[in-house]
Amino acid sequence: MTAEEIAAGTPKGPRPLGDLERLVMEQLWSAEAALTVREVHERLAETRDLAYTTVMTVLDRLAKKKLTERERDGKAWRYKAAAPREELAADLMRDALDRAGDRREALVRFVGQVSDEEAALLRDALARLEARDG
Amino acid sequence: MTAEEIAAGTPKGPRPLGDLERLVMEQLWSAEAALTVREVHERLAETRDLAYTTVMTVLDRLAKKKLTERERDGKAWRYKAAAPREELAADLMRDALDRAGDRREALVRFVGQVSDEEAALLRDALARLEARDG
DNA sequence: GGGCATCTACGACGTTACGTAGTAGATCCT
DNA sequence: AGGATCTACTACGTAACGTCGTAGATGCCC
Repeated sequence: MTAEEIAAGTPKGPRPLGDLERLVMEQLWSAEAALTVREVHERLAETRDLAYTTVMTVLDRLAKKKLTERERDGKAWRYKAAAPREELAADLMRDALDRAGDRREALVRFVGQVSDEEAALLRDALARLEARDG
Repeated sequence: MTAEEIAAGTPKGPRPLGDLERLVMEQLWSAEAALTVREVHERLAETRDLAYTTVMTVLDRLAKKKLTERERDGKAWRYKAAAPREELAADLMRDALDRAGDRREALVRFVGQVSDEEAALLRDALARLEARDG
């Protein structure tokens, strides 16, 4: 735990993204390179009518939450996702597991909920892990 | 999807519990039988100084969110958890996985994050699933 | 059966997160 | 220099949550 987390009491895990935050992150995740506010705004304009500054605010908040990183490009900032979408998902899964009481029971219930295909993917992932880490 | 969910747009998955909500749920989960507001209040009083009505409000909100169920006992209500703690955790994990882009990638990252022991528990759970469902 | 204790229903207020946007001032390019 | 563009900051509405009070219903005891 960091000092801030201790001071704040119970360290809160990652929270799920808001709806707009998710839309913005999806643009960053699907982009090749880092995007400016304008570029994200343009891409979102296909489906949503948002003010330029709205997109800017969201990007800014995401940066404060360490979900995006930004670098200067002239007077503008370029934003990119700090982590792949799948990493975020894995973080949320881990966090949920950490809050479960009995991990064995939680994992049993989890695998009972996933589809056959997902179960197969899980087996693959575990097999790969074993091959790599021993 | 229910009609409400369709009307609301993107159906939101289960949200993580708030701090006090979690404390209250933990009392219910660790109790043998359904508890009254007073009983929950008394148990929480060991560590936190809360108004009786605060506990009541939280229990009530949890019931509205279908996280607890209640039955009459004289003029009072008795509350019990609607699902085991581990089921809640599994739901959150499922929800996180649903929001991941590439499930394979998300699961690979997830198993890469868990401890060796948790990975072993996962293998067990999958083996049991295979034995049961074919 | 009247009164006290207890319980619920409902409302209320502060805080924080998020969606949404405007204004003001800095910056860059022509 | 001046317009276009970008950022920083502020702001407002809504919803969730932590927190509690008041008012009225209900049950129990003497």
